[in-house]
Amino acid sequence: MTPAIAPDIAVVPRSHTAKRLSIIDAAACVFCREGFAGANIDLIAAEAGVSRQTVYNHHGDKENLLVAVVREITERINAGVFDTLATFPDKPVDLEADLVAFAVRLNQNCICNRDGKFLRKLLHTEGERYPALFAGWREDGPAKTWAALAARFARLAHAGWLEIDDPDVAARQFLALVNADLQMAMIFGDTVSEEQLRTAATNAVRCFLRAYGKPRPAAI
Amino acid sequence: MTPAIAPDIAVVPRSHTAKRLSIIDAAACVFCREGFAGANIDLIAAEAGVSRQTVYNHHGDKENLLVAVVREITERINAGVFDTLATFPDKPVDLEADLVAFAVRLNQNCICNRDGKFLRKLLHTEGERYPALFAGWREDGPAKTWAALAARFARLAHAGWLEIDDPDVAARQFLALVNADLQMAMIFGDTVSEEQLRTAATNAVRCFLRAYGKPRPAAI
DNA sequence: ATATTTTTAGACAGACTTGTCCAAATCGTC
DNA sequence: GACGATTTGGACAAGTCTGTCTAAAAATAT
Repeated sequence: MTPAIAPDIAVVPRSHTAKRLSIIDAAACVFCREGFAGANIDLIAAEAGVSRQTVYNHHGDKENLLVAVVREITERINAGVFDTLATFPDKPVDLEADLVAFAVRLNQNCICNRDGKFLRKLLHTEGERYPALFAGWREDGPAKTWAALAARFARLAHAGWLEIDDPDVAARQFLALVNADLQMAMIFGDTVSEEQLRTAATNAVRCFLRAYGKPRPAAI
Repeated sequence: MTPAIAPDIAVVPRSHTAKRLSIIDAAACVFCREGFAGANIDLIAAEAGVSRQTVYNHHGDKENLLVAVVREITERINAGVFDTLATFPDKPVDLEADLVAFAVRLNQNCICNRDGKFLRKLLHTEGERYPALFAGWREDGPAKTWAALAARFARLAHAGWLEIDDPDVAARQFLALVNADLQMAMIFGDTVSEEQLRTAATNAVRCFLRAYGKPRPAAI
């Protein structure tokens, strides 16, 4: 009879790639908590449930590990943004309600989630020192996000739902408004309740529609 | 005849308090560049033009130095915000132009300047780890700023310039809009041109007034 | 000019990290 | 079950950093 194993310290055997992921996740967490200089490889290894040597085997170097972390996080974020953008209400029924729901999804899947927090923190702590690290993201991330969102708004305007001069500006403003009420909570890592998320999105969309909504939706 | 001294390495004798300030400024700079863990006391001393021992004489401890830095910066920022808030266009002539000018001042004096950058960086790098450090600022800073700005907007609304349901929400949205176009530049420490500042402010105010401006200014 | 305080430069111990090396243990595969 | 690859734990050198201590130099006040 095999001895029982305490479930929370259970040594689950994991594959090579699973360990790679686990290391990157732990590293992201520790880098964000302690900053690059303050991050301790022993701690990362422990948090990943792996020996220190394994960390070095996989990524070779602390700086290299940071590169891997940034690559992984930005890829995940880009994917999340892409997926969420695909749920934009192109053919809205109730424009306000649909945009609110979209804004909530945006916050949940791209900004308030684990990866969003990581990227934000890494950007602020290392963005200025290692601009090259984020150069790729800067081109593939915000620029394309803004353009994509601007295109959606432009289409809504063309369909008579909105009245917009500059869709690019409107897109950036939409995103800024959506985050207006959450900034403080996110800086201090407070957990944001579903309720707060909805209120923030509602406030944002109401303001956005007051500014850019047509007085009456276009008649079909 | 006293020998000439190269002006940029000139050893300017400075008072006790001047050195205290110089140390805090250098520490703020280094803490922001390198993060708390990565900051090197020797480097801070060198950047302050002071021996390392003097740093220890004044502030005793690295952590203590961080506390002093945060206190100094938050005090300066609060003062700057207060001063700028006092220039709010309470009796506007051209509401759009006046609000744009106010937004530009806000960005220049509170957000894009040296102290604004320092506070932002310190908040993001150490805010989650030392929440107590910023607890005081959190109460005296954003909360009061929002309330004060909200009161101004409420007065403008009462005077017939604006149509606002919730002045607090509107105040936060105004600030969010004002920063919408500058976020990326600030993260990467890019210098923001006067031009960019004006455009950002103009975009923000136009959107804000589309949302909350009265169709026609109140007749006198 | 003298006495007191502050500042400086350098040495120093103690602690901590990174990255390497290695032999034993473990895992996955045939 | 046997083989090769991966992982582990621990030891290790080299370097960095903090914070203290000292005696000499400089600045300030009297």
